[in-house]
Amino acid sequence: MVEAGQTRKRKRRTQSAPTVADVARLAGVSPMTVSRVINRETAVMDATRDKVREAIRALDYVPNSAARSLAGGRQSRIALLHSNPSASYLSEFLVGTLQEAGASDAQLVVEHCAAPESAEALAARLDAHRVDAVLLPPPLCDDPALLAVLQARGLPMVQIATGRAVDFAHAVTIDDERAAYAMTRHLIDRGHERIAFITGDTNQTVSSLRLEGYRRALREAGRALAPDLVVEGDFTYRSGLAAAETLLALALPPTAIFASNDDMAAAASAVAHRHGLDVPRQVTIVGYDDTPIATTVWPELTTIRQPIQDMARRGTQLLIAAIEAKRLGRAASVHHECLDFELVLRESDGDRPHD
Amino acid sequence: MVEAGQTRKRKRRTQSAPTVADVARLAGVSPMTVSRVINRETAVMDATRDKVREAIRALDYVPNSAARSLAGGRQSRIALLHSNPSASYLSEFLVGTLQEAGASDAQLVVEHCAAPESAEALAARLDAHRVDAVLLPPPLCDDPALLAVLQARGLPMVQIATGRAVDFAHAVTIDDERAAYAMTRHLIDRGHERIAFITGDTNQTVSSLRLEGYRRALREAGRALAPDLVVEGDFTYRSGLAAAETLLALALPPTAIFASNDDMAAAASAVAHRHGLDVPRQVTIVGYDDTPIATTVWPELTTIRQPIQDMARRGTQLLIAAIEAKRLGRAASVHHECLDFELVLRESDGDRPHD
DNA sequence: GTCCGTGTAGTTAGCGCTAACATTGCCGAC
DNA sequence: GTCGGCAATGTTAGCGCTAACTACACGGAC
Repeated sequence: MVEAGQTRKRKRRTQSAPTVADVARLAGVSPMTVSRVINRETAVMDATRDKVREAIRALDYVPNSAARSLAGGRQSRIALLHSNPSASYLSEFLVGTLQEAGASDAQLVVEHCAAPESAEALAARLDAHRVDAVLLPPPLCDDPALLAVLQARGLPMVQIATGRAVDFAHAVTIDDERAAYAMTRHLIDRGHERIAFITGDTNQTVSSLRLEGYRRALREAGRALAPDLVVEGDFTYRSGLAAAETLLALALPPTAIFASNDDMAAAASAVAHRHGLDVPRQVTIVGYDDTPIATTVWPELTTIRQPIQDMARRGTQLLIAAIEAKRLGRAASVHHECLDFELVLRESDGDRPHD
Repeated sequence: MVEAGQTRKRKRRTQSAPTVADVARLAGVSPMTVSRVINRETAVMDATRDKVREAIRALDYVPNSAARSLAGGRQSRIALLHSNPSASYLSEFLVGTLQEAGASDAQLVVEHCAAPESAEALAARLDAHRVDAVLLPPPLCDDPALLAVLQARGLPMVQIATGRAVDFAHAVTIDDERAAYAMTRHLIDRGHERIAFITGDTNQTVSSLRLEGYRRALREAGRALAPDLVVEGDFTYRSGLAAAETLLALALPPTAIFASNDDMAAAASAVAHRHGLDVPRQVTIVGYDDTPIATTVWPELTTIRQPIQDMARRGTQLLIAAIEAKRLGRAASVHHECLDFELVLRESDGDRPHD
């Protein structure tokens, strides 16, 4: 049997999706030009660029990301460190991060940080994974030991939703003080006189910002700050239960309760019902964060929505840019960004009841 | 000018992490042998393997995943399709999937399925992303149109926690009937006579399985099935509120309420409190799923834990295997696996109250 | 001994892309 | 003109790894 002559060996390449070479052939240019078009480089004539774009569309070409990161010498691995048990926060966060990471074909590694672990041990785990940068959602974003260790390793990092942005890390936040101010202002505008506040865990930096926003709104409205209307909570449902009991047992109970998160607001709502009070007809209850529990309980909670996905996306972008800058030896300038919150009006707030 | 001979050009390679070549040099073998050790191939002598392992450890070598998937011609992209608004489910799921995908350097794309979108439109989106296989958490895993379209495209897929596994898809489930049976059995063992059941959304396949488990337990215990003790819900908090009101308004109210998910159990708990009933002293309330709300509300709910992360991990494994099999032209056998659930005892269940 | 089979290793040639350099053509400056 | 400079494109050589082949040693069958 004689060989067919042609296809003597041609190794591998059985599957075949279109490659740059295919596109180049169809467009009548070199593969390099195709690459330039894909990477939006400038030195390509408009006519050429259009031809290539056309060919890409015709072949339904999608670049091979493995080849890109191999050839380009850039493959970034971003770690998402979390200790936060709030699953809803995490999933929003993950979705945002994955979108952005997918677009820049960066790899994401999710690492859970148990409390007792030393920051050094954690950093060692990151090294083992060859991590290039780190995403820090709350409350980890405020852990000084962790921040220090990461800084010492020269890893770019971004604090998400921190109340205390450090100067060596990127940060993407919302303005918690202003958000709490806006919510309190909203309650004032609905006619409420006695507005109570349930604080968050005093160890988290955002807690004091939220309290401060509440205070400023009252101050600016010329209201007295009744100390008995500010009760300490720690972000748990249970603490919300206790705080609401305290508030509703007052001789002159509040007509509105602003809880520093939705879990505590949900608890307050449960306590109000237990006291035979209708929400919002007899007492207004509002929360913060817009976690799933806000729409689970009835009545659904009026609350502050943080753009978690957007924050995650933006944080990831910053990290990818930082990795690139570092690779090029450029000094990375640190960005602190503040995104907009949203006041979400649902069913749990109403006008001040007529006495 | 004569060339210096040696370092004439040597392009690129500035960064340098250790490569197979470095390991090979140190171990005194060829790069191919190193590759064999990494990929656990058999044709390597133990002595050689140990040398290579030693060198890997010494250099702290980590294979370059981009190069691996490029050279190996295998790069899998797995889509996670979700319509489920339950963020907590999603985040557990994502963490499990990411772990497994990271280990096999598969890429994960998360696609949200809005309800009105046609299955075809969705499949087109998958094509655009060059997706190789699809993960289907509930309730999408039971969408016949979607399943059909994916099957037509020949995409491997896995139904997670479905109540109705189809024969052309992999499936990873828990035994909902048996779990509901176990929970009901537990309530019987605590002495309860009048055990109520709040059903889930009747459109989801798991709902009837859970009801069936409840029924079987009562039957086997020789109890009558009181029809007034089974109330329809639809998995929402609000439906749980209504169902619990109905149940507690009965002339002979139940001493235990088994809700088909935690949201409804939390609602039932709120209603019980509103009725001045202590949980669990006067009425026992148990849920299902072990979502975060189970540990948020007080008292914390006794519930059934599904191993969501494990299911996601296993499902991902099955898909990666299926993609590999397909690539090799082997017919993929379909796997249906059933993982263990766990009965999580917390604070919301107690013995039958003494009349 | 020759032969073949088998188990262990090494060689070669890409996977699909892009960095770095090379080339071409065109324009204005001298 | 011719030369430098620039802008648009092409060429070459890998990125780090592994598929597919080759090479060789050993060992038993004939």
